[in-house]
Amino acid sequence: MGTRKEISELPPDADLARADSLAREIFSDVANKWAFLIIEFLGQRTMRFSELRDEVGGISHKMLTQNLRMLERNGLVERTVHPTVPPRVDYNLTEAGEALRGVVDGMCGWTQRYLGHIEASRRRFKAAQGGP
Amino acid sequence: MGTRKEISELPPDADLARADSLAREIFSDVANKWAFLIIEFLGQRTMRFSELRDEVGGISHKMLTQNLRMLERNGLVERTVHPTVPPRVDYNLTEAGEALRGVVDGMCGWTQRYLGHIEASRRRFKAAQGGP
DNA sequence: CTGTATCCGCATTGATACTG
DNA sequence: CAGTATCAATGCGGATACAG
Repeated sequence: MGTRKEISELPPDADLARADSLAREIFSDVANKWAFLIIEFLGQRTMRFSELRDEVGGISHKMLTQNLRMLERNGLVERTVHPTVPPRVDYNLTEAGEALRGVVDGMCGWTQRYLGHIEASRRRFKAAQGGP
Repeated sequence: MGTRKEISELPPDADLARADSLAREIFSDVANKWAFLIIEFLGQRTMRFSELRDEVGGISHKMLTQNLRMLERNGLVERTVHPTVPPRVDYNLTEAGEALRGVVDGMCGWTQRYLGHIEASRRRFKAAQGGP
C-alpha cells in the first residue's frame, strides 16, 4: 500500500509496551485491599476524612492519607477542601473511580456468593495439611 | 457440626457479623496485585509453576508459591501433581476462581479504558504539587 | 521441576507529635 | 479536623540453599 512513514527507528510496539508497563503499574497501585475498601465505601456517598476512617475501620491515619493521595493522583478520587474552621475535606469518586467501583462491587458480590465454598475449601485444606 | 444448637441466646446477626469479618479477611487475602495477576494469567489456560512464573514476570519464586498456596487454600486454584520425574504440577482455576476472573478481567478492561484519564490526572497532580 | 526453609535488607506500617 | 513529618518495628519480599 502507500508510503508508510519511517518507523524503523522505533520498535513498532513501543507504545504498546509503554502502555503495558503503565497498566501494570496502575494495577499494582490500585489492586490492594485498602484502595478497594476505600473505593467501596466512597461509592456509597461522599465522605469526610474521619468518616471514611471510621467506615473502613482498622486503617491507620497514615495509610488512609497515603492511599487517598494515590487515588487522587490517579484520578479516581476527588478531594474538596472547604475553607472553614475547623477544616472540612470531602472525598468522592470521579467518573473513573465510579467505573472501578463496578469492579469492586463485583468482587464484593463474588465474596458473598462464594463464602461457603471458601470456608469449605479452607477446612479441606487444613485437613489435608495438618490432618492424618 | 451435627446437631443444631439453641440459637435463641445469640444475637440474630451473629452469623452476619461473622460473615462480615470473614469477608473482610478474604478481601484482604485476595485483593493484592500478585493474586490478581495470577488469576488473570491462569484464566487463559492451565499452567505449570514455571510457566506461570514466566508469564506473570517479576514475581519471585517465594511469592508465587505463597500466593498459589493462599489461592488453593481459599479454593480459587486447583493444584494437580503428576507423579512423574521430574515432577510436573499443573495449576488451574476452579469455578470460584473463574468467577473471580470475571472481576479481574473487568479491572483489566477498566485499566485500558482509563489509561488516558489516569495519565492526564497524574500530570495535573504533579503540576499542582511541584508546579507554580 | 517443584517446593520448603532460612537469612537478611529494605519498604511498608503504625504510633506519636506537631502545624494550619 | 485534616495533614505532614519523624522514628521505630514489624514483616514483606528476594536471594540462596537444599530436599523430593
